[in-house]
Amino acid sequence: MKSLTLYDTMARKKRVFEPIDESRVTMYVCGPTVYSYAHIGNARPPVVFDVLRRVLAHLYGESGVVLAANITDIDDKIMAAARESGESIEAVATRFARIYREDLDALGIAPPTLEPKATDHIGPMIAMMQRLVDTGHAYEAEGHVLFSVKSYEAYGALSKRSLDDMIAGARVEVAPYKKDPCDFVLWKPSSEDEPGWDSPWGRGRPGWHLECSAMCEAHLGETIDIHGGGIDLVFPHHENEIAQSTCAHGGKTMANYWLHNGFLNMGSDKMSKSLGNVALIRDLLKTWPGEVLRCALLTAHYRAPLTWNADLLAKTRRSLDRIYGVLRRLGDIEAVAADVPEAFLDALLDDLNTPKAMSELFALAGAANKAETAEEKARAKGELLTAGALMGLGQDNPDAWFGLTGMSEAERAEIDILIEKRQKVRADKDWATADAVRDELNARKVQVDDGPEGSTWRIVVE
RNA sequence: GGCACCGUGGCGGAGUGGCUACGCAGAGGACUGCAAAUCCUUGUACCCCGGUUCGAUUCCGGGCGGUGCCUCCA
Repeated sequence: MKSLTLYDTMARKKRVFEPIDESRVTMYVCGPTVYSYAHIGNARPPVVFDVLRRVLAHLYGESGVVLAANITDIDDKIMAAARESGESIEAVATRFARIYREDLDALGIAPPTLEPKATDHIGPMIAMMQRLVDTGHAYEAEGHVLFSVKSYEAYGALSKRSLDDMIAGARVEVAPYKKDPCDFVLWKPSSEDEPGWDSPWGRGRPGWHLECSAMCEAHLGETIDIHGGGIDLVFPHHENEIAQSTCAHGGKTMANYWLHNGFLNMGSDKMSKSLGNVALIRDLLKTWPGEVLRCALLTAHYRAPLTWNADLLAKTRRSLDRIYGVLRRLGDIEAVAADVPEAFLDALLDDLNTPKAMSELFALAGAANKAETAEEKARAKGELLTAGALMGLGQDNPDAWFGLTGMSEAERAEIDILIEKRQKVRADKDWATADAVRDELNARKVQVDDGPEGSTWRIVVE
């Protein structure tokens, strides 16, 4: 079997991937806090790790890969959103979790194998905290439970920061009950009107970092193969997860490979609500097919920063037109099942080099265009579809892609009549009338493509 | 201030110590009544200055420019 190479943030280099158990490859990706609509930046990790999941499934089998992606459904931001809208916290979390799922569906991202919710795991969190307190890695202070950073020597290994650096660079006022400025909250007390759960340290709610450690342990075990997320999570979130899990598990490694995707920028500015340049997935889907968003997110290597703008989407759309154009042309050809083409697979196996893989995809498309015999076409189509499936591209119905299925029967009939009329006058070499009919079609955004075996048409999108 | 990352042709974006990335856009050609699609061809590309080397966009050092993180952020 070919080997997969992944860039491990902990080692700061590419490493050959070797799972602990080939029959059960485990991957945990930090999911969203569901308090609002997701923006396109939020979609990058799910898309990237969806591709990784497909690659792993190709190598180890569909049932050999377990992906857990959590939903954080208790958090101060959710509480604030609930207060604002007058809904219950549960209602806000449930609603936005559903919306999140719908958005990801549109981007061709299958639901994770497991989707644990924080509020369903309060027990495991308390158990983990108890272990940490018992072993001297955590302490109670004024209703809080805090992790003692000094108790874990390797703290900072992932982000390559020393405690001294962190203290020197601290910009935030330190809570007086902390023994050390870098200690972080595992559990915080809840007031009467705040949601809370009973614990040995009083009624309260969990800190963000603890959730992931506890859920990861509960579903995937003490040591997992791959832990992923956005690069912004390296510090403090993943650093803290490592500290909690490692100390709770007697020093066992939490994850063998740490993967982080680069950030998405909006032009020259960071995407943020205060700048008003947030591109919500929901809004983008009104203009663009989900596959355009997905493909656009994969145009750059996952670790590289990606600048998001309308131009990128338009270009991506044109690129995909090329793939779907081939598939449409081969519409009547039955695809022959094919192995994933080697060059394409090699690109993905090299730390998910999706831009390289896409260039191979275009090479396959070119080959399919040039295929002459029925056998060649059938094989080319098979290869293109098989390769595309690994990235989640080109799997849609080509007619649907070109807008043919999105209109009413009546509209289609009208267009067919015009096409027929034009065919007739073209046969009579009445070019003036033929062009007039074409103008009429163009006005309806219909592009006519004349071929040796008659004309086809498609909807053009600007 | 600390840590990390990046600087490739009009745009996006891979990659490599010497050989076409690729896509979009542009130019020329084939095909076509004309378009479109497709195919073929095409463009002084690798931030600057040193160094290593037979040879550097690719390695090393310095500079300039840009970005991210530094405890709510994918």
